[in-house]
Amino acid sequence: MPEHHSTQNNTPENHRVQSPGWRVPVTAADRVLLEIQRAIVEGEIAAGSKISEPELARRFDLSRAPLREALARLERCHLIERIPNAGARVVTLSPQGLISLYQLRETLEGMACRLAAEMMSDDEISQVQQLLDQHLTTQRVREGESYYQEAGDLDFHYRIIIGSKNPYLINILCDELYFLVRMYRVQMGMNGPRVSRAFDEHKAIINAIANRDGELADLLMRRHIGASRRNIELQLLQDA
Amino acid sequence: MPEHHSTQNNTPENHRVQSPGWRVPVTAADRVLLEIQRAIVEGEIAAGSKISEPELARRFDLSRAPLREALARLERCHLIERIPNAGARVVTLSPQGLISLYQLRETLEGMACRLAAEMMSDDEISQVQQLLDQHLTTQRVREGESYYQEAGDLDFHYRIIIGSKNPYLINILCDELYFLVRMYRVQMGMNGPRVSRAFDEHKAIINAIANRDGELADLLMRRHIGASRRNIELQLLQDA
DNA sequence: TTTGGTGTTATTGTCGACAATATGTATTGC
DNA sequence: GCAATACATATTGTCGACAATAACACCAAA
Repeated sequence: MPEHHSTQNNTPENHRVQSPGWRVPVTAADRVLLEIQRAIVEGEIAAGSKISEPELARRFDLSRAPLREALARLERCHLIERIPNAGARVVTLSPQGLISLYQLRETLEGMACRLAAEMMSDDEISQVQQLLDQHLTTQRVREGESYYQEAGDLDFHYRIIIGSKNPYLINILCDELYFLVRMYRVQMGMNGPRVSRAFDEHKAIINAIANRDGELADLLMRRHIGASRRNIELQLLQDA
Repeated sequence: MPEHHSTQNNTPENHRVQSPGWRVPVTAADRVLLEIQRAIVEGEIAAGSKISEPELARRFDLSRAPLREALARLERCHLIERIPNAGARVVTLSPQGLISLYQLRETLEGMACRLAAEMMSDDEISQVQQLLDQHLTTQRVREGESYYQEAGDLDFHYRIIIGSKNPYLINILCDELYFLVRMYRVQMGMNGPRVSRAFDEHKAIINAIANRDGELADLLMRRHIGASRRNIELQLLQDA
């Protein structure tokens, strides 16, 4: 039996929902992992730059042993790439990489919807609906602050992924792809007019799940992510 | 841009096709990783048993540092589960785990077929067709030896996954799920009458790809894997 | 007998130093 | 002037020992 949810601790600094399985950082490697993850996602450590183990060890004031443990996990979630005996580099963002990543998300989160439609309890579903209404109000208050919008969006997706009850699927989406998706969104400066449309799409998806219509939920989620990809893709082409 | 194929070295002991990206083991951690992977997949290290770092370090005659590196990668491909400050255990095989794993395979390899139908060159496709005919003859000669059959099957799937050209998809299927699938098949003692049917199904799939019919290839692959899952599931229930 | 606490033991996490490998630079030959 | 080689430097991989934590056994009290 696979681990229920995960072994990696990706507790976002802004807590959000205390989701099952997100381990609280206990070891030194855990803590430095969180810090480096944040730094890479937010571009503080530039995309494509070389990772120096001695430098990071000094910067975070610990030995190279826990640091290498953290690097191994960073590689696992595709934030860095390692070459034996040659070191590690932060990944570089590219249109091709974005397309590949979102292709995968479309398929996997579509699958999550299909499974969630038959696995989520009525209670879990109504909690998500409640969450959406809640986000709608707070989002109106914080108009323009894209941060809360992003947190809300990821929260919604997260719930449905968990709702699929498939531990391997959950692991891939929440542990391995989560941070890379965030990195693209943050560094492409996601905001724009998609905010309100996303809420309607979320509503439609959870409604399909509430009606136990897995096929429809799958389709809607694919569209939703596809639209999100085109949105980022646009930004990426404008910058270049 | 993500690594073209992988960073993990999962060169099976019986070489097979020299696939792009499968790194030859260069470091000590690489070598011990391969040995432990084989030992776990073949049940030499029993499923569910506890992993002792000092014991394994003695057994393979190296320090705990490269061993821990190997353990981190074993966790990545779901062969072991680690708990902080408490150690690691080999995964236990269960019907529920098998279903979750194959659900994911159906979706992902279906996606691979859809992408392969538009990404693979005519040359790559004909190579796979050639490979199938080749497997058919060698399989007749080695009737009953399920090992070559398994290698041939995995080879076929491998080619199509690579053909999708999506590095994240390739990484998940070939690096993270590959060994766990093998573990289920080996420890459930896969043989049975599915051998010949699998070849026909493989033929149909590659034909659909050759016709650039991604939808059909997707459907056929899902069926193919679904049948394979039911086959293993049967064995698993018989044993229990 | 069972339960709670305590001490012991073993395992994991972390550290600093050494060895092996790759990167960059200077030098030599053409 | 350019290419290839050899050297110097820095970085990664590995080692053995120590510190921190958890598992286990033992003992005491109810």
